Amino acid sequence: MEIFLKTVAALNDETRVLLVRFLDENGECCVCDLQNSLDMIQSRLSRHLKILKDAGFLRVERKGTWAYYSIRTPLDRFRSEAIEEIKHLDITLPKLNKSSQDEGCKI
Amino acid sequence: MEIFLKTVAALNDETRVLLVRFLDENGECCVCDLQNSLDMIQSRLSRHLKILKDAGFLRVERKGTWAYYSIRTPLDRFRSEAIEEIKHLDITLPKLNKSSQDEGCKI
DNA sequence: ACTAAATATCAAGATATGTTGATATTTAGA
DNA sequence: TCTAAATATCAACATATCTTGATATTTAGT
Repeated sequence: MEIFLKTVAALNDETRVLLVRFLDENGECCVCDLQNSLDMIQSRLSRHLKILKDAGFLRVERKGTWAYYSIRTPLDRFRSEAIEEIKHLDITLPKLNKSSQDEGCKI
Repeated sequence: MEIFLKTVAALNDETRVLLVRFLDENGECCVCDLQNSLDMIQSRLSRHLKILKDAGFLRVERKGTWAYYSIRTPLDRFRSEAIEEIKHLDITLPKLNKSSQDEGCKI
């Protein structure tokens, strides 16, 4: 029950659904990429990314000072279905604004 | 997005997950059956049943003064998967205590 | 129309969750 | 080991959700 509720709670927030959708469409991003692209402050992103990670939806890979987040794979059935559902939501996503690799973070 | 969040929010509560599981295992129940079986007060049950109904998980049928709730069918894919997931949760369910039909509600 | 039973809704308080700005931690490089 | 950049965590406030007891609504029967 606990795990199920944690999984569901992670999906129960518009910001997090947007993050999942954005990462699914754009592949792994570091936090400052997400800051640049989604216009959210860093502490907010960090919080929501942690919740999604702890609920089993995301993985993190440290590369130097950067933390790259991406959709975890493989996912179990229910989480896969949830992502599939999110994929089909009618959301207008901002474009990926990737600055981390080439120029360094601008925030 | 709104509908998805409403669907997910409905699942994001232990009481409601228990209700879904209970109704799935026992079939349609009226509110006082649920009161008798689950030891919850009526206003609490009524609230959660409404949330589950509005989120598309339950249907209601009035029979006289009784309101019989049951899992709605057919369900769309995501809701079906959610119910399937709930079916497999390790929950100890109280037994159904059906008093509405034969003896009238005892609450 | 009146009453009683079942259910629904409301109001108030308690608890949880989200947002933000400030501070702490981590890592790479000088 | 000192600094700077990226990320994580914390504290305070605002908002949302849950619980309960009280009240309102609905329905059947008299």
